[in-house]
Amino acid sequence: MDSTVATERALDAAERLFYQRGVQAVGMDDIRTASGLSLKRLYQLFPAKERLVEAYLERRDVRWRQRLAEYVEQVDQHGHPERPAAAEDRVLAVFDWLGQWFAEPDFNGCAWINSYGELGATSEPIARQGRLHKAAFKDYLVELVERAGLPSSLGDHVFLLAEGAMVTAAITRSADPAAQAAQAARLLIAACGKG
Amino acid sequence: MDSTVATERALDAAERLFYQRGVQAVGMDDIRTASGLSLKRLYQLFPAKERLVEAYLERRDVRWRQRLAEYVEQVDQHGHPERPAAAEDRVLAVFDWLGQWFAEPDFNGCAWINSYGELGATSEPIARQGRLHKAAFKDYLVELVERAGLPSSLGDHVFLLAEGAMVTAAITRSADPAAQAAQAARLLIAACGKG
DNA sequence: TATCCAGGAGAACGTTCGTTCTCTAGAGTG
DNA sequence: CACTCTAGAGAACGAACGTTCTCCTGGATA
Repeated sequence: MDSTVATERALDAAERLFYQRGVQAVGMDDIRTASGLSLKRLYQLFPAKERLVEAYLERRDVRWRQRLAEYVEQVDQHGHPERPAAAEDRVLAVFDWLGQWFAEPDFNGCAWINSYGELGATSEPIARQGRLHKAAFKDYLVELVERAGLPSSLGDHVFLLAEGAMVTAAITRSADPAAQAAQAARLLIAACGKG
Repeated sequence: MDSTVATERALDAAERLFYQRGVQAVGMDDIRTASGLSLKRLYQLFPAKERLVEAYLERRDVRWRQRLAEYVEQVDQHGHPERPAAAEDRVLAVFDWLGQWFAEPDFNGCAWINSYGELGATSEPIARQGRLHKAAFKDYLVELVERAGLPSSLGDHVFLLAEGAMVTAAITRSADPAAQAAQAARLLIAACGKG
């Protein structure tokens, strides 16, 4: 089997299991069973479990932010062509997307927040993945906000709302926080216009 | 040694170690060393590690919310007696308190969010502690908001900002999110007045 | 003083788990 | 066909850890 497809299968299994059960609750044997790869192959591709966790978070980061960006860009087309205020709608679309994500049956919170809570104090590489992902997500939000002609401090606020919504959706097992955060964001955007 | 003081020592050690390093990174042997209690005594008081974790979260919940409430109530005295709008200041005081907490040298994020990320998928009792704590914290915020004559939906928003600030302060190792969340809360409060 | 027993120190047990090793089969190559 | 190399299956190893057990000390009691 090709090395790249083996890597993909390993990461598929890792993502499914790590995200669902947590990193420490999943053994390399579980990864082997779920991926269909031998332990030998797994350790060829990832010399230690920690590397596999890192790679899982890294690939998920790319995909997660890509899916979000794709959804947000759809707003430009689907949206309201008669109204030119779509730049603000792009910011709000982030919360729509979060709400859909929270409602997925296998939603289990934010992978990076969870991993950070589990291993951030122990593993610097994993803590780093969390920092990188959150920084990238925040940069993206700030970009959306600034493109709408709104002050970049609003980017900080929207980011905090999104993070709070993720954590709360996970702990309460509800998608409501996305709508609540969206409402708060709407108020903050409106306040910018009036301020 | 009295049983109640032994319990307290066990919980002191548990809180220090679990909060700092994470639950799974701390063994019962570490708790024994840090507490000075024998394993026999520890298992008399807490028949399993999970019970100790539960008790740690439970005691921390009481103390955490008590300290917050005490700080918030100080605002009434210290605050601005000439201005009757102190009810809103109580809401904002929450973020001052969070900022001080974030700046503590041993701050390591929210104990319940961390524990939930680590064990929420595995241990229902621990997931429950997270839900209970967050519900109590949110109820408290809603109470503050309503006592200020503000709409209870603002309580949801303030809660999400606080949660987002906690997570972000932990991952970025910075106290800034508290001030950012406070600013957002101020804007939201002002928007209520103007709306 | 003899007896009893709670409690301490820490060894021991059984399991889990990350990682490595062994053995074997099969595919490619002269 | 012989030879070699890769890779799979899974046993094995060593460490960590939750939990229990053993042994012993020291104080309380009759």
